[in-house]
Amino acid sequence: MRILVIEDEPGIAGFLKEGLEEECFAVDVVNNGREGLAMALSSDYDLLVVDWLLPGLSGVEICRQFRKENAQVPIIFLTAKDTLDDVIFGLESGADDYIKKPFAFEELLARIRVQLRSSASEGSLLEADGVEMNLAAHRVTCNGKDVSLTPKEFALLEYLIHNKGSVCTRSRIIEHVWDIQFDADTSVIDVYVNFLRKKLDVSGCSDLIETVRGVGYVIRER
Amino acid sequence: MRILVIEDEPGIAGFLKEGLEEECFAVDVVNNGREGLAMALSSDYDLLVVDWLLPGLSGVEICRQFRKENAQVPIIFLTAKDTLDDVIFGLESGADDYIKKPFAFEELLARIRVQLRSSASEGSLLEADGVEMNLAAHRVTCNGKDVSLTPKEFALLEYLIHNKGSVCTRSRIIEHVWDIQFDADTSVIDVYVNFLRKKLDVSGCSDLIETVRGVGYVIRER
DNA sequence: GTAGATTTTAAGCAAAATTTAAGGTTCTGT
DNA sequence: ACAGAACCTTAAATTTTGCTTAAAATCTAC
Repeated sequence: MRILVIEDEPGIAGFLKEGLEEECFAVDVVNNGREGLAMALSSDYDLLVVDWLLPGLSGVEICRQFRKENAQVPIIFLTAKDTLDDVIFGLESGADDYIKKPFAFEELLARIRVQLRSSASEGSLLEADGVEMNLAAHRVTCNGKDVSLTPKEFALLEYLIHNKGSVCTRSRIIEHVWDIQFDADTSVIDVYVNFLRKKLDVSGCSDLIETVRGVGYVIRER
Repeated sequence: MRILVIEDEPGIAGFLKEGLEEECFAVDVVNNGREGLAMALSSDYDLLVVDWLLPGLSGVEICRQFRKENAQVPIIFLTAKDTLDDVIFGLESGADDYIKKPFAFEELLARIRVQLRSSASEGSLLEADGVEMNLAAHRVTCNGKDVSLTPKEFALLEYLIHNKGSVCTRSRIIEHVWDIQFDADTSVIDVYVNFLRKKLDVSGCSDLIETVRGVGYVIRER
C-alpha cells in the first residue's frame, strides 16, 4: 500500500513516514502543495494524507484539483483549526476524512485503515499455496513450518501474495516495495526473489513465485 | 471500564452517558457512525454500545469493520426494528448481544455486565509463557518467582503481553507506554527492552520478548 | 537537601539487512 | 546454431538497525 504525505513541518512529516513504514506502507513525503499535487496525480497512490495549511497550494486546492482527475483514492486531511466550518469545507472539497492536530498516531492509523478497508481487508491473514502470512504477528509459515524473513523479503512476498493471480511488473514492485521512482538499472528484485525462493524451497514450497519473462513475477492461484 | 456509545439521538445518548457514569463506567459518546468507528478502533474500550440506525455508517458496517481489527471487545447493539432477521444479521456481523428499543436501563446494564464478565475476569491477570502479571497488585512473577519492575518496565511489559501475538511497532510503543507523540529519534525503547530481558532472564524466562527487525517487538503465543 | 532509585541520552560495537557487481545460465528470435 | 537479452546466483561492500554500557538528568522519599 502506497501513501503520499503532503506536509511541510519536517518533524511531523518524519514521524509520519517512520510510523507508517513500520506499519508496512510505502510512504512518500512532499513538503509543499504544488509538488504534492503533481506527485499525487502522476503516481499510483492508495491514499493521500494532506496537511491543511501548506506553502504553495492549500489543502483545499489540492483536494479540488485532485478530485477532478481521480475520484477513487481516499484523502485524509490534517487540520490545526478544528472549527466545524473548516471541516465541512474540507469534506466538501473532496476529502474523505480529517483529523485534528495534535493527533495520536493510532487514531490516524485507524482512520487510514477505515479508508483502505476494501483493499485492506487482508488485515490479518494472507495465504497462497501452503504459504501463510500473518501480518499482525509478522510471521510466515510454509506448510506449517516457520520461515524467517527480513523486512524487505516480507514486504515483497506480501506484495506478491496480495496480487495473487496477476503479474506484478518490475516497475510496480520497485515502486511499491522499494518506494523508488526511477531506477531501471538495478537487480535488487532478482536478488530478493532469489532470497525468497531459497527460503521457501527449504520448507518445501518451491515454484511458488513464477517468472514472467520480460514482465515480472507472479504467484498463481491454484 | 471504558464504554463507547455510538448513538445519534441526543436524548438516548445523554441518558445512557449519565446512567452508565453513575455506575462508574467511563463513557464516551459519538453521534455518527464514521467517527464512532474511528474512535472505537483508535482507543482502548472495554465495550461498545452501538445504535443500529446511524448517519454516516450503519451499525452493521461498524461491527464488520471493527471486528476485522478487534475480535475481543464485546459489542451490544440497540435496535428499533425487532424482526428476527435483523437480529441474526446483526449477530452475524460480529455483535455479541442486542437490545430492543425502547428498553429499560436496568436491562441494558444487565447485558453489559454479562458481556464484561468474561473479559473482566481475565482483565486483571495477564499471562505469557511463564510470566504472570497481576495488574491490580502491580506484581509480576516469572515461573513463580517474583520479579521487581520499575513503573516503566511494568508498563512496557504490560503493553507487550496485552498485545501478545501481534507485533508492537516502535511508534505504537512510544505512543502507548511513553505517551509521546512525535519523537522518532530516541533509543529508550531499546534500553527498556534490554532492562526487561535482563530481569526476566535471571528468573529463567529468556527469549520472551522477540525482536522484529525494522518493525518492533513481539511476545509470541505458544 | 541529599541519597537512592528511576529514567533518559549518547556512543561504540556487533550483527543483520540491503545493495552492488560480476559471471553464469537460460531463453528468444533469427 | 548464434547473438543478445533477460534472468539467476553468488559473494563482497555498504548501510542500517539494534544491543549494550556508562554516565547524565530527573524524580522521590526521607
